Formats: sequence, structure tokens, C-alpha cells
Amino acid sequence: MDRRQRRTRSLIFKAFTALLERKSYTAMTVQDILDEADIGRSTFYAHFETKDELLKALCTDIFEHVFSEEIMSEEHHDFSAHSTFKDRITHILYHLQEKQQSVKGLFSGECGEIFLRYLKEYLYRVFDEHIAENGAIPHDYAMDIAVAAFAETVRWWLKGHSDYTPEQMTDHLYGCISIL
Amino acid sequence: MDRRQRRTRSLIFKAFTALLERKSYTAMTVQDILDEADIGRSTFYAHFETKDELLKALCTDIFEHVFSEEIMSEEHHDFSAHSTFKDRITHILYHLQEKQQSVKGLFSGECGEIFLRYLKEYLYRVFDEHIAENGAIPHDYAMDIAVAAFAETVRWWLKGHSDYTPEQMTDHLYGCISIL
DNA sequence: TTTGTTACCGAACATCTTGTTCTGTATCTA
DNA sequence: TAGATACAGAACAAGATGTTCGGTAACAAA
Repeated sequence: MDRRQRRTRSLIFKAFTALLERKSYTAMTVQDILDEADIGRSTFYAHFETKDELLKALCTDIFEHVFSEEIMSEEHHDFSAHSTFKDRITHILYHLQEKQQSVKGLFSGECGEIFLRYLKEYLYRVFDEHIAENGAIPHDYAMDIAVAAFAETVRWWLKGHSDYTPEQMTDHLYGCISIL
Repeated sequence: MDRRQRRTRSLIFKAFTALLERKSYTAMTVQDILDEADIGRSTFYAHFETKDELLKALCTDIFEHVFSEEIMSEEHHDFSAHSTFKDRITHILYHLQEKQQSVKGLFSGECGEIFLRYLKEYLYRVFDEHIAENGAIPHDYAMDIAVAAFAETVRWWLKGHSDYTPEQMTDHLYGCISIL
């Protein structure tokens, strides 16, 4: 990837996240991003088709970092072999907290909802192998509840209760959800 | 309220819900609604400030129906006295299923998310009196999880699993959530 | 039935946002 | 050094938004 492309892409991401702390996502226009990043309109559209695609790309960048060790450990069979599923949950929370420092605006407001929607897509892969089949409860329903409960945990935690540790949050989650 | 106002308001609601089954909420413009309802632009803005306000008003109309018996029974102290909390949950599901017949488009897609967000506001009032204090788990966290789990149940149910009865769905919910 | 009020129509309007296209310039890579 | 390409900057059409206005029809109260 061209150095100029990386620079511009980074400028757009920085401007976008900076704006998110002052302005809501829907109220934000492409023009706002251009002004904040100080780039030309045609340049923006050379990188992203729409504002939504920009948000999606930013989320994907984050998730690939958060879940990278997850994926790696799955491949190498050394992390998942020696840790419980509960440890993996805690592990993901650690990474999310770490990321939150740099992109605070992304986690709250209407933008936070979209973020959590994308997050759920990754979570399904993680939970699928753990949620057991159950005669009484439909499996895909149990999956939805587990994923939603985790996402809700992240939201509650990063929205004003960051003083709890990832371990504590995992305990709280397990205290509410009986299918984990 | 003037008969003409009721008529126009109803026309707008009908056009809006009809459009939702063909078009996504964000893609839908005010102009689309005007064309579908066959009313003037100034008339629309005399009723609703924005498209978002229209959606909110529609949701409020629905919730006041769904939760009306809830409120009434609270006032008369005859429903809540003779039924369990689990019955109330089932009761709400019955009303939601009933409403779904007429406004299908409202429950799915991006619009469904906004609908569920508003629904949660009402659910908090219902759950607040039931979720017990717990030394280990923060009360507002337990509330968030319970409400989110219920909302997720509604989503899963009305989105392709309507063959289950409200009683069955309540059982499934109770099978996943240990704090109810 | 009459009278005053009010909701609606429809047309026009300025304003803003979007997404595309163009030319010239600067920067990268081979 | 030479060719490719990313960016700047400006201009553009198309469409959506929200407001304003005068005329018409429907309402409610006398």
C-alpha cells in the first residue's frame, strides 16, 4: 500500500474519531470530515464510498486487532487448549478496553450501537463452539441471548463503569447468564 | 383533536409502515412518504418535525397500547396481585405479537433496532420493581442485561420464529437468564 | 345556518449534502 | 530518470430538507 494512501487513510480515521467526540454520527456530514482532516472531497471518495463504509472499515480494523490473538491461538491450539472459555471472554474484554482509550467516541451514542452490531458478528464465531446444544432451548436463540448479553456487558462497562476489571465483568456476566 | 388531523396522521402512519416493507428506514425520504400518503409537504411538517419524530410517535402509539393493561392493572392492583412476574412477561409478548400483524416492517432491519431501543425504555419500568438487589452484581447492570435479553427475545421471536407461543418464549428466556 | 377558526393544498424557494468529473501538481516506485 | 498514481481544488448536477405563502375546504361553536 502506497505511503500516501496510508497517510490519508489515517488522517480520515483520526478526523472521524475526533469528530465523534463532539458530534453525533448521523449529524456528521462528509464535509465535516473533509474539513477536520483537511483533505479534498475527491480524495475521501477515492478511499470510502460512503460514511457508513468508513465506520465499517474502522470497526474492522479494531476487531482484527482485538480478535487477532483469538484467531492465532485457535490456529496454534495453545491458547484454547490451556484456558477456559471464561478466560477467552476476559481476554476479549482486555483488548476492547485497551482500544477504547484511542477511540472513545466510537463506543457511545448511536455510533456505539453500530459498533456493537458489527462486534456481534465476530462474537458469534467465538460463542458458537461453546454454547452447547440443549433440547429445551433452540440453539440459535441461546446464541443470540449469549451474544447480546456480552455486547450489553461491553456497553455498560465502557459507558461509565470502567473501574471494574475485565475479570469482574466476566463474573457479573456469568452471574446473570446460566447458559455460559 | 380535529377529525382532519386524525385522518392525516393516520395516512402518514399507514404510508410510513407500508413503505417500510419495501424500503429501508434510512433510505426512505420524507418525499417518499409524501408521495405514498399523497399529502402536501407542508402538511407533513405540520405534524412531525422530522422522520425520526414520526417513527418515535408511531412507537409511542404502539407501546401505549401494549403497556396500557400493564399500567391499568398496576393502578387497580388486581392483575399484579394475582399473577407472577413471568405472567406479565408473557402478557407483553402477546400484545407485541398482536401488533406485529399490522406493522411488520417496523420490527425488522435498522428500524427494528430503533424500535427495540424505545421498547427498552418501557421495559425498564416493568423490570425495575422485580429485579432484586444483589450484593455481587450491580443492580443497574442486572437491569440492563435483563432488559436486553428480553428485547433480544422479541427480536428473535418475531423475526422468523413466530410459531413459538408467548409462553414458550418466556420459558426459553427463563432458561437462559438466571436473575429473573 | 352563519361565522370565525384551522387544517390542508401546492407551489415556490433558498440551502445543504451528496457523489462525480476534471485538470494540474506532487509524490511514489521501478 | 521516467512513468504511474494519489492528491488538491474547483466546479457541477441531482436530490433532500425545511420554510413560506395565499387560496380552498372542512370543522366547531354560535
